[in-house]
Amino acid sequence: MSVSRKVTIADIARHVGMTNITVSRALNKPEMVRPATRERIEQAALALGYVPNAFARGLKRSDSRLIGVVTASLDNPFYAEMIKAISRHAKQHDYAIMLFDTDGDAHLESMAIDSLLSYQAAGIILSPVSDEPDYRPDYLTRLRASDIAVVQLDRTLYDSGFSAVVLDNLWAGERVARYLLTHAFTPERHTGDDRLLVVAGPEHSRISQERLQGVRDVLSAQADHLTIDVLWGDYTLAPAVTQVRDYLKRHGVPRAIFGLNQLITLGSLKALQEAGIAREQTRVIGIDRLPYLDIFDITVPCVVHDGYRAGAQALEQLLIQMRDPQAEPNTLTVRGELVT
Amino acid sequence: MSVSRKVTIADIARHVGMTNITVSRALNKPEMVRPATRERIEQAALALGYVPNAFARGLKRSDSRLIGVVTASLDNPFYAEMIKAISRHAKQHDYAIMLFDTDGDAHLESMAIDSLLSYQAAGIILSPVSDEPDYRPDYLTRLRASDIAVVQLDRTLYDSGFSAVVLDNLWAGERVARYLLTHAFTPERHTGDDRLLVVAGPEHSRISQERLQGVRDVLSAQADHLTIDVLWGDYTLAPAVTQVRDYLKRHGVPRAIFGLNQLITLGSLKALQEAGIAREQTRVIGIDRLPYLDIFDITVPCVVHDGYRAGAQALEQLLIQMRDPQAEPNTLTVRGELVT
DNA sequence: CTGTTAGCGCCTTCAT
DNA sequence: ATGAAGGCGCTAACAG
Repeated sequence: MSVSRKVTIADIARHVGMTNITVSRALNKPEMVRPATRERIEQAALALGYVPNAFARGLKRSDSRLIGVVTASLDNPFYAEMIKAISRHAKQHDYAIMLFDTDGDAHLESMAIDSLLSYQAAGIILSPVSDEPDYRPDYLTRLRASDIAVVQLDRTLYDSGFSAVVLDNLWAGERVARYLLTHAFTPERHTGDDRLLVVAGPEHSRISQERLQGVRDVLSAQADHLTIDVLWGDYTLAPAVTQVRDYLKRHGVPRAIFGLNQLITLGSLKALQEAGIAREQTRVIGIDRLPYLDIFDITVPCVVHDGYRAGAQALEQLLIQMRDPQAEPNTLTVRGELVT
Repeated sequence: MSVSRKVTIADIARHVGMTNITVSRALNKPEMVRPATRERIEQAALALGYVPNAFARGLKRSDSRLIGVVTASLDNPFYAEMIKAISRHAKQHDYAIMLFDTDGDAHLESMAIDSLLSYQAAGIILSPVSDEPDYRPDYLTRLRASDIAVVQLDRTLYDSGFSAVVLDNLWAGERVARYLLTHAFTPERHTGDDRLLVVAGPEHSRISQERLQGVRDVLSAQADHLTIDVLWGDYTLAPAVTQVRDYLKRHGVPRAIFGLNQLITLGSLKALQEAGIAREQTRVIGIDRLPYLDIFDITVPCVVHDGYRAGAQALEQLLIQMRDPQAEPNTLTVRGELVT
């Protein structure tokens, strides 16, 4: 019936007339204990409602079964997908997940890292609040000094030296640009005012810069009859709406709009809708899938990345680092595909 | 510069020529230590790169700063929203979140609970894999015997006795039915074959039963010229698609289709689209928001529940239970609203 | 305000 | 195959 008082291995030991250590062994290294006694001990453990104390174990042993996940936004479906993958694979290796949603707040991120250090996490999968080069969080020193394995996911810290799983942002930009060349900026449609509007994240965000660079690389050859306007913002919906709304008012409808992530693309579409501009009037293309639109016979071409795969790879890299702390840091790149 | 060896309060104590306990106090109860010494200790802690050991503290103290969240599906946006709320509010009270995505697997759920018991979680927010009355997980006894506070969220266990935050499912069903009476099953449209198709979750799911009951309660008065067909499934997309597809083939297009959650509704719409049935031919209505459709001028009426609020309330209930384990279990109901 | 003592629950020696 | 002793890092409880 088990009382509310905590049951320890000592209780079990008393119950079966053995000592603590035998109980401990029976529960953790069954092969070191005679089957008969093991049996009795297991019975007793069950009967008494024994629950091992993870703190006591963690204090004694060096290896923890905890993996930390630090992310800026649970509600971004792309991140949810990655976390799902991480969680599922971590479980398979008998790790529990400690999740921190930093809400884009650098201070919370720092506290999250400290918590994970406190909890002796075996590894951390980190997607920081910012990937701008001047973001140099103070926890980096502590993290490096510790023996915790770290893998960055999607967003990376400048010059951190940790492993990373990132997207092929340059390629994504290039791919979008090539699509636009054949579907929007074709020579025969040339009007003398061919503007591409790129709605981006923060100006110094590595990811935005790379995606934009990909676009520029491909379109630069057409620079004579094609200009690229860029709106800097963040990776959320609301600013994208207001910025694009404002742009449309000032400069009219561009030939094409490229949204650098899902929420930005949706925001751009929203601004177009509000302005009463039919989607045929301009070509909208984005990065990240806009889910379920096929059900309504709507297609917005986009470069889609496999978040599940990225998450799984991040965990895999983490396991490698955890197994061998000396292993060279590794950067994996996940390439997307254009879905039209 | 801090070495890789763990720094403990003893190291700090040696460094400043004090004893452990003074260091401990300086770091945890600053007011009990002379400002000057406190200052020196804090300096030393920083310099040495001290990181408190959560396990040692947890072992010694009885109170943990951990809250467990157990959910069946991270990728359901409604759950992501609730988890976001929980995470944000937990942080405010200085709790860390340990997240378990059970993937709908009862065994994983049981292991998740055991992990949380091991980690001495202060509380658990639980949304089990099933809310069918014959799901009686084995961990219930252990959970009750422990002193961990538990709040169920959305899905509840039959007769568990724990607090809960649930949706007003009966009301949602009623609301949908009333809408249909004025928009689909009006007397003037009566044709003699007025069928409502309800696409539900598992047959014995409490949530599905309640939502269906709400529909029946309102429509029973019209039973003479109105029949309700029910398709049982689970709460995911794929089965809904195949079931509705099959239904359409066998019985033709019903006057209205009611999807009992987001994915089911989307699945039903998908089946209609595949069958080439225009959305004007039947009235589709659902529970849970279909996000961003307004951007494309598509409206599917639905009863929307505030997941963020539900999550926040669940955490609030949990804090109450944690503060006073004797507090009466409480069931809060979150009512949605019809969005057309 | 600071120190001594002791112990949280478990597991790593080293015996037997 | 089992046991005895000790300690992981931290903090109550009681001194002083």
